[in-house]
Amino acid sequence: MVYRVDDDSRLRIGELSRRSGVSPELLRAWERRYDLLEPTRSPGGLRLYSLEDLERVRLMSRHIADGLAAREAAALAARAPLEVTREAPTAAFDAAAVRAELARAMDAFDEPAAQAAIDGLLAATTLDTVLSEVLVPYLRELGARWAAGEVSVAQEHFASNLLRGRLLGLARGWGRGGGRRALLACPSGERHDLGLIVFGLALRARGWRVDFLGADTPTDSIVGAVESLAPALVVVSATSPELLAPVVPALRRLAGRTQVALAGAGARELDGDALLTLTGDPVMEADRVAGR
Amino acid sequence: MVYRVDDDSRLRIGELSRRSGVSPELLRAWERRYDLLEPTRSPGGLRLYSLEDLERVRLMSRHIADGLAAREAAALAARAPLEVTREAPTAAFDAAAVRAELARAMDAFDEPAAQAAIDGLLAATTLDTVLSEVLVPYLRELGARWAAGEVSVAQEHFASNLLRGRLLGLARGWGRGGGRRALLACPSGERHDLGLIVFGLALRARGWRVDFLGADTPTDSIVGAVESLAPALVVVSATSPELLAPVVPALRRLAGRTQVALAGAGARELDGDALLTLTGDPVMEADRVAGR
Amino acid sequence: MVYRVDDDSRLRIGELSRRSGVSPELLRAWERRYDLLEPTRSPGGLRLYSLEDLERVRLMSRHIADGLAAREAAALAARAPLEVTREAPTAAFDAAAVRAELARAMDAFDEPAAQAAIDGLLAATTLDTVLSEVLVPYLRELGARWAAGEVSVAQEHFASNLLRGRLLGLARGWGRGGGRRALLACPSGERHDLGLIVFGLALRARGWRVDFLGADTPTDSIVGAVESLAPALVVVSATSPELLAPVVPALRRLAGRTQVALAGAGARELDGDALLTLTGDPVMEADRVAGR
DNA sequence: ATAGGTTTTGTCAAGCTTTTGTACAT
DNA sequence: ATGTACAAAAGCTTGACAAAACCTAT
Repeated sequence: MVYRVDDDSRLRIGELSRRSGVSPELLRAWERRYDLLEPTRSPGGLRLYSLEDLERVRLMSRHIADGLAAREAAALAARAPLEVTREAPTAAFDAAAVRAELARAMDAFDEPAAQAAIDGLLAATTLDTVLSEVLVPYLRELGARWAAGEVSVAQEHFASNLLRGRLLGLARGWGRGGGRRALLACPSGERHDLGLIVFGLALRARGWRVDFLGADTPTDSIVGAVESLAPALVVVSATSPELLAPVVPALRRLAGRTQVALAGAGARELDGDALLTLTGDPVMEADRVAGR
Repeated sequence: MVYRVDDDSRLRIGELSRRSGVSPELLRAWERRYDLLEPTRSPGGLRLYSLEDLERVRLMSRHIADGLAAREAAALAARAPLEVTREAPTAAFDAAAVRAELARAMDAFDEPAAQAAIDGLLAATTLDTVLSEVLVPYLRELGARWAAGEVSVAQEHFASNLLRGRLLGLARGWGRGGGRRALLACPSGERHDLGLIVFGLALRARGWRVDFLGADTPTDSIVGAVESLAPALVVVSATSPELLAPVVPALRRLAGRTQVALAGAGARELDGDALLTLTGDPVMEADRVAGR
Repeated sequence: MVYRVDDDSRLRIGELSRRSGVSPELLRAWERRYDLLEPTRSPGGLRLYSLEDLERVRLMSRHIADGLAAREAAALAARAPLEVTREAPTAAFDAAAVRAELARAMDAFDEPAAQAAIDGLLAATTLDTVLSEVLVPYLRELGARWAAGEVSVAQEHFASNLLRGRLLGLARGWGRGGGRRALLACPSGERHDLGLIVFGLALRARGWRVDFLGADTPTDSIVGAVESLAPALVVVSATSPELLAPVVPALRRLAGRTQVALAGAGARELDGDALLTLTGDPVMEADRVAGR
């Protein structure tokens, strides 16, 4: 993960040399001959370099490695626009930082950066953590910012679609295998299926088999699928009670044969005598359900 | 090798020669005789070429290779409209192409490129496909090239470790859930565990739960683990029959309590009355085993 | 967990020295030369420091450890905004407790629990801390328990493979970047590569670029890789001197061209005139090496 | 292709200054 | 506690040098 850096640090030539792998003598020679750097000076006359200078030196070294002569490499490096970045020292795993980077990339429609952030996440930690510590909070935040008008519809769409693609990528094959079977769907009119996908992934990680009908599924289709697939669990998710209410009677009738749950923000107010209600963090809810 | 193109790099004649494969003397002769290039000069008089010049030289070489006389080739190359080539955008998903790119990156110790290739793969297709269409063939090929001396041990190690990291990353969480349990190990002396990991991943994708002991596990330990974990399936994998043979008696004794399989190239000749033999593509074998 | 700091506590210079690890003389020198701190005075003239001062000193020390000169470190530390309420550095996680939980999970072949423990760790603290406070001690302990027969080979294998997967996951991208290049390998016959991976991660966090050949690499291959990659540092690690000895002559020949180090328990007894010896905690050793 | 001269570039040395941790005297 | 001293480490400038890479002309 790459963070922007407060370019306050002033390095002396030895440190610049250590970080860049270029000897102090050579650094001075490059300055003298090509004006590659213009370090400020300490009161006593020692050179003080910025982190940008470090990047410049690295760039020059790379050009030399590419076969350019020193002078040409310097000319190129001197006028290149540099973005000072640094590997996070806390590279461990800082959920807030990653979330921020994800938000930045998404807002800027920077798809590669967003994908890279997710790639890095998946490499560094478990799927559960990615989902519950980063993606779910990010989605929540995105919703809030959208409601507050801080995010355009285009940005929201961009982010949703990118994440949907990624999550469905992770989901590939979740309908396979011998575990208990869960059927997931959003009712007619509901198009927010990301939370449901996250829930499905968490369930999958717990050994379940997932059948996903996705957004905007008519009641009849849900019932039909239950009949033909005979899942151990049916989850219907929506963001508002109005969308959920029309489905409830039919679900109640199913509840004899199989476990049925309502999920999402819309499930909050609907009581479930026979129906389970899952309104918390999708991963935690998956844990709860899987543990039964 | 991919070179940066963004720029007005000025190449000296040596570098132009390296990149074009045309000797410096000849380059100068072409300039003198046909005015093929008009390099700028450094303050000291050295020729400085642009990337466009490089393209021009390449074009001329191609024309010569096509049988044209030098003068005609030069005339053609001199007035041809040139586009400075950039890196080709990556194609959607061409298993062979990705495999080739993976091989290139690995051979060059280019970790980021190899990781990116795998990232792209995972985003583009299913894990099963990644494993059986790309990684397994790549590993097979790597082994063959290693045997033929085309790949150094260092390259083979580099590639193995990188892949092991990726595969174990994908494996995170495979020990969780309520599915049937498989215990995977290589016998003493066997250090090739990548095929076994691939098999485990395929099994996991089919809902199984995996306990992985990895390379070089003594017979006693396998038996002990079987006793404490009571798996539904035990798989022992090795590349040669000699390594597998000493374990067979103990495995036969286990075969009453649980399904036991021999896997890998070493399993070929050992028939198993009581023991299953898995010698094919790990993913297909996982399919077979999971289907029982 | 956030604690409010009662900024009433007044530390005398001795106590500040103990808590910060900086000698009283040096603290006074920093005050005089860089105005780093402005302690209040007791009636008798003794300096009285606040907890904020302590943080400032620690920050300065960290900058110095990062390679900055004292004056620049002081400038940075002096104007850094220090939060009055700050994260409790130690209360957030209890290294010993996590280590115990990790050991429990590993012994029980409980993969999800072990993964969760590591996830928690990574979220709670820096990679350096995770490595040096938990994983390295855990590995040491595991080795000791294995030697004492308290842990089966199966358990040891299970734990190693799980950790290897996590560490290599964190290692993703360590071959990228413009930093100085380090080549890491174990000699023929050596299969313990975890310590070396930890070292590589620590080096990476310090801006280096890592090429990893891993366990069981023949001498020729190491030499060949050095020639083609031209690293600034070569590290060869083994658990016993017998495994390391055969490689030493070849390494000595490399030592003219590049820095060469022996690492691991096996390096202890081998003297290195031309060779560096790294036998301590991998993270500390990385610190040392990176600082050269 | 070779010969003979020039440019470029990394490295080194000598002699002097600045910086900084530690020590000592008051 | 203060103030001064000191020595090691790290830098500075100037100048020089030699290997590598290029040049022109034959």
